[in-house]
Amino acid sequence: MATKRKVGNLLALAVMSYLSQRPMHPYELSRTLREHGDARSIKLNHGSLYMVVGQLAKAGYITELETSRAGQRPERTVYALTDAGRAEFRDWLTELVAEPEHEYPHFVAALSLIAALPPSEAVSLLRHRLGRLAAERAAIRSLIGTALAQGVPELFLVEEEYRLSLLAAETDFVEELIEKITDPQAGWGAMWAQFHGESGPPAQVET
Amino acid sequence: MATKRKVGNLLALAVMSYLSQRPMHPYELSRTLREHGDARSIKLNHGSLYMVVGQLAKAGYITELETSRAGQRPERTVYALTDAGRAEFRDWLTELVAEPEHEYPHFVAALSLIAALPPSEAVSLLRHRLGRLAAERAAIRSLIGTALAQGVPELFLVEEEYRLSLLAAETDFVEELIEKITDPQAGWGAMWAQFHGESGPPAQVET
DNA sequence: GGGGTCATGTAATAGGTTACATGATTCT
DNA sequence: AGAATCATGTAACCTATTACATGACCCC
Repeated sequence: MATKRKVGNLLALAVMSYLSQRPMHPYELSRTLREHGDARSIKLNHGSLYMVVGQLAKAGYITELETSRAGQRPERTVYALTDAGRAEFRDWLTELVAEPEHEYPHFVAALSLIAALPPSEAVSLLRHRLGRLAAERAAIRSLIGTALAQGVPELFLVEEEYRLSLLAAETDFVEELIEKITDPQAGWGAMWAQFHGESGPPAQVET
Repeated sequence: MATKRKVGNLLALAVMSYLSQRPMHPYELSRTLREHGDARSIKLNHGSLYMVVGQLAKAGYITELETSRAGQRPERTVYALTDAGRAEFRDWLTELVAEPEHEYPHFVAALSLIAALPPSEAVSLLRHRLGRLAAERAAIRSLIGTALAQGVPELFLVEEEYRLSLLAAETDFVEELIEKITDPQAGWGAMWAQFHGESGPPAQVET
């Protein structure tokens, strides 16, 4: 399990990645992550970043390089990646690419409990979801399009393309699920509706 | 954002779902969640369950029904869902089904940083991943098969079918990604390898 | 009858998020 | 000049995970 790592937050991976190119101070990391769009892939919030930097320093993966001050701004502590950090970075990234992990997406949880809703309502919620999925896909396509137009190599957009693939698959799945529920012949509506005392949703099913 | 909920942990949703059928005490919830297989969809660990139950009680979504003791075992506190809890449950589940949320799967993070690995290594890791994905798909198919054989209605397996869909999409995506990297004509190998001082011109990035 | 594992829960610790603070720069 | 935003970080508060406790039952 990934919990064996001294620092488990994925933000730490991004930090090490950036520091492997040049030393930076935390705020610069934060800004760069946001600008570079990595914050879409790795949850970033201001407080966590300082926490993670502290953890990395304590673990010996990064080291305080210098503490400069420009004008009267607060001190900026610049950090650099150590050799141990470089090793940890490679090892971790390697594992993340090679080994799928069991995760808990929200929609999986929702599906596991969806039988608690009356089937007709479930169907209308799923239809609503289809609309949202389409919007999200359009947004990502446009994001990719403008990035490509600005000359960003596709290599740096693979994570967005991956998201697109997942969204497409989810869309198909939801459409099929709606079918399965509402099919007048073999649909689950009848059996399902009985849990909830709904009258007859599909063709005609009661008692 | 879902963080506006008084209790944000998805485990709480499962707890409310079970309590909507009959009152239970925490340990019974824990056991039922594991047996029923919901622990594959919603992260469960012992300590968190008691925490969540406490939070739900404080929020007024569940209430302490009785405190019985059988034999000399520790006291078991039985909880029941309140009306507020029933409302919260429906509202939350409704939202989860209807509205996709932005999430941060590990593989997205990995992809966003994959350019930090030399391309030949990335390819071999991705191939390794393909094997793991196949194994996971087989495991889920078998899980579904035995459940169906035992008479579980497909309705209660949709979350596993959803996982299967996602894994299939991911498999396709990874295969295409390998293609894009290794294609001798238009592949990314050349440009990518330059970041890393890898020698391989595009024509032979093969492992 | 001693060693596991089930049943049941509490407490200690670590992790993460939100809120707070404060000088500098820029906008109107 | 006052308002907003940037830049930079600390501290307080919640949440979540791990570790600890302890009596009962079950196996051999």
